[in-house]
Amino acid sequence: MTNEAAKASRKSAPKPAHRRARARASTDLAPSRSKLPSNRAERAAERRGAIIEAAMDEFIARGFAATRLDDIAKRAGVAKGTIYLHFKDKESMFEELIRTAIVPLVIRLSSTPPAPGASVRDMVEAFARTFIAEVASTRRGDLIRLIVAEGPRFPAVADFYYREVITRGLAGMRAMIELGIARGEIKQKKLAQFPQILVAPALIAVIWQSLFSKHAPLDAIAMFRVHLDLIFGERRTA
Amino acid sequence: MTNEAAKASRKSAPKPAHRRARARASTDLAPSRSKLPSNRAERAAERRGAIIEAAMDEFIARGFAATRLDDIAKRAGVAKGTIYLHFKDKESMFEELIRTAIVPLVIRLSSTPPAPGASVRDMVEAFARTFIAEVASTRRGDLIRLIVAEGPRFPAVADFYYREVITRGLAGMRAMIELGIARGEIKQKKLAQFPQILVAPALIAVIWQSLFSKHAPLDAIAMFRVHLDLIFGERRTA
Amino acid sequence: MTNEAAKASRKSAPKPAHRRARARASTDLAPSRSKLPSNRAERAAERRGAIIEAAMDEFIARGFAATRLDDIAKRAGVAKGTIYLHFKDKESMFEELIRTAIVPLVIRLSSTPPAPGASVRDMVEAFARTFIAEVASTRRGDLIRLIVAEGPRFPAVADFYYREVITRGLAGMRAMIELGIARGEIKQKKLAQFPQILVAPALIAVIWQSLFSKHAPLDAIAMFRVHLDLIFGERRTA
Amino acid sequence: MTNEAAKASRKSAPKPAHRRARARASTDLAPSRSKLPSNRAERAAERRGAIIEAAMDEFIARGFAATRLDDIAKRAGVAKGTIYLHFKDKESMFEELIRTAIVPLVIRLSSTPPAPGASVRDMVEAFARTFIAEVASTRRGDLIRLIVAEGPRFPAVADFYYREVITRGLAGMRAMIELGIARGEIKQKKLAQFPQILVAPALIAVIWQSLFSKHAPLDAIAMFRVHLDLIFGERRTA
DNA sequence: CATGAATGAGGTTTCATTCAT
DNA sequence: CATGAATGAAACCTCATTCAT
Repeated sequence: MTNEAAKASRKSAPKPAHRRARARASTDLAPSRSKLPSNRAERAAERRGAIIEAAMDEFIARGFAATRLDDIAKRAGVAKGTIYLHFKDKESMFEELIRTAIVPLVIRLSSTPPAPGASVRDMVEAFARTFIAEVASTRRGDLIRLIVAEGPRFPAVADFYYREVITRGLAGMRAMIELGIARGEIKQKKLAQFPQILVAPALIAVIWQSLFSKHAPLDAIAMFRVHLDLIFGERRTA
Repeated sequence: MTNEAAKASRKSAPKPAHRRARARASTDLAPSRSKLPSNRAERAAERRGAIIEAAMDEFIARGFAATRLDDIAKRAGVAKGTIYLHFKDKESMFEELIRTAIVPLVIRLSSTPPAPGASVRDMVEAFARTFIAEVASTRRGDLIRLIVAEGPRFPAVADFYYREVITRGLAGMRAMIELGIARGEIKQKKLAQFPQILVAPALIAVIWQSLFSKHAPLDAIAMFRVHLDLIFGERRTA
Repeated sequence: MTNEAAKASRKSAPKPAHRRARARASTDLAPSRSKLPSNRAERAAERRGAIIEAAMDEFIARGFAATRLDDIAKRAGVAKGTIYLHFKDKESMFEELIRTAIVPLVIRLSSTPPAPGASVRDMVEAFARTFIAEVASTRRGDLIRLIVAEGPRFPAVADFYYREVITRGLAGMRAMIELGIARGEIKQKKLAQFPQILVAPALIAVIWQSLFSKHAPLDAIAMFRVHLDLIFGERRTA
Repeated sequence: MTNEAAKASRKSAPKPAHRRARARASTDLAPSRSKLPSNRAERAAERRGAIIEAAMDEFIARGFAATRLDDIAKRAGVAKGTIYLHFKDKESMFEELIRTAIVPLVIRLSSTPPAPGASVRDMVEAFARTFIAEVASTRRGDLIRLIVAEGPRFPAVADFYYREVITRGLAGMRAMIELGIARGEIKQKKLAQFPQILVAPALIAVIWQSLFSKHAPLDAIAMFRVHLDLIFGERRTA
């Protein structure tokens, strides 16, 4: 008997997209003639997007090695050969994919509005809220688990992730911590040496979500607040 | 073209064992007859052990799907068919394997000597030291990453891990925290609701080790101490 | 050591077909577009046919279990994987195959021209002649032996054969016998209860052909005539 | 999906015999010492018998290629290696087996008591009764089907069967027919040229039993009587 | 550009046969 | 003699990749 669960989910997986909504109606004024090439490029980009979307789902669901290009193609609503018009092979598709997906994630997270008169704690908490809402409980969280899972086998992915996410993220956290220390909100000065501690519960939440949410739910935000209490001192009024 | 990295490491992988005989000095007086079954069983157990050992290495290095039974066999120094004398198929080998490996890990960690007159902080720190030394910086850490990676595809594994490690571990942590609160060492009473926070940096260390140790080393113990300072208050004398 | 005989014949087996193209003169006026699907479908049907043909030969020569898909592929002039584009697996290939092959056999036999003023004996004899010429001494006879051989292991095949061949055939024979009785050509009224008796020598001939033709030839038609003499009475003029 | 029926029956197949009843209590007067070697030979013969018995069952149930020595060993209650003490390999086991099983079958059938004042018809009918009772409705019938199935792949088996069964059987039938002709019981003189006709319905019965008994039962004896009526003329009193 | 039929290397699993115990 | 663990050659089947249409 083979993995029943895997088998079961394999069947239910491909939900072909079949050319999703030719979308926004090209508002440019160019004559209809010139629209053709435009449409071409547009369509190509759309297809590429559909492939990436589909591939993400499949890779998250099965991991790199167990994912079949056939399923990606079906789910994306394209032919198998079409994938090779956009990507060199399965491996570089995976790597490009991660890059493509990470960037908006980083943008999304690093663009938390600074909030003028806020305390550092509020800023960190706002950030955590965003992270938990937008990452931990969505497919983006699985993406992080995917990177943890496949990273060692894809140095390029690990490198990229380290460069784009880890260093930036830790730098941002460190800045926050130092600001907190400067403002007197944070007592523990050594925390600046290990900004990882600040985000540790967030990672825990991501992993818990993927693996154990069906065994026991985890209120990630409540957990994070307790964590912040440790760092900033208990809140006077809760 | 397949995974270049995988290909490269694949070659260096199989280090045949061929640790035959061991022929123990058989000084006992038992009749020669009784030696046969003993040796048989012993050899069988040895082989099974070698297979498990080899499989663990391969699965950690490549993940479930990308691991070849051929390589496991080579590394264990047995023929491919021999694997099937000990395990039903690749999948159940993987699951049994995780079980087999988790148990001693749990035992190792849960048997930290209670240390009579120690403070809770000392106890937690001792535990963390053990964990970091025995898990985070060894192959056992990769095992945890493997479970995180494959868990969603192997519900049996996730279930087992949740039951044997997570619930037990969290219960233990919660007990510690409550003791700390009772003794006045820990101020934050809500921490008992989220024992995950206590171990979060340890998990961070495990993952960092697997993915980013070559990008930047992480002094897990120092990090953990800072974390403990947050929980127990900064140490008077460091 | 494996079956020597099988080994010997195994080598001579694969006679690749490579009957590509056929390139039909395409004199039609249809737009070039419509040719594509037509050619595609045609080619696919051709390939499927070649596989079935090859598989039939191999299965007849070695039986189900001992037949290798590799040999079928070689003989059909296709790659191993191509077989799986047409059939789910070896087993369903076998079953489909039997179905595919039985139908024309039934059609061939059931389409014996009624012959207006003929006696029942003449009709039966004509039928027997057809059967012996078109089945007993051709590969179709081996097909029947194959069904006898594998039937118990493939209930679906036995069911199909019973439904499509046995019941129809016996019904036809019974109708003949009853006509013979009505016309006074056949005396033995109980024969209608066992139409099997009518065809028994034909089956004997099929089996003899497969197994003992090299030990001693069997004049199936002469045998059948003697059998008919038993049923209809000896012929006045021979 | 693989052959469900085959899978199902595979599990239920091996019913270990485990040294069936050391049987008859060696009535010889020799001292207990000499019994040992005697027992040895006896035991060896017993084991060989058990293996043959088990092998027959398995080969009949699955055919040569699909039968596993493992199952034969289990069913016979011996170790796999033991089979190789009695037979060179799977193939020669199969051939020896057929020989071993055919001989008693021939003896059983050729030893029908001559019945002093009986008519030829009575003799033939008695023979048919025996055949149908002892062969067609027992495992021996399946043995014949097995020979039909595997014969082309085992020339040695086909040769042996032709020599030991077919020629003898046909010779016997021919003698009967000639006696019937001489006594005026049989009109059709040409029947002596094709004694196969005499036994054809018996073979039909054997095959029907194996393949279609579950679709529709066949009263082999009644059928045979109708067949005899064709040959000897309808019976005056039924 | 897009397709999807075709390929064939490679992976898992089975099983006849051997041989140390 | 008997055992059954071990072997490793095949067998079935999958799936990344190519390429004619």
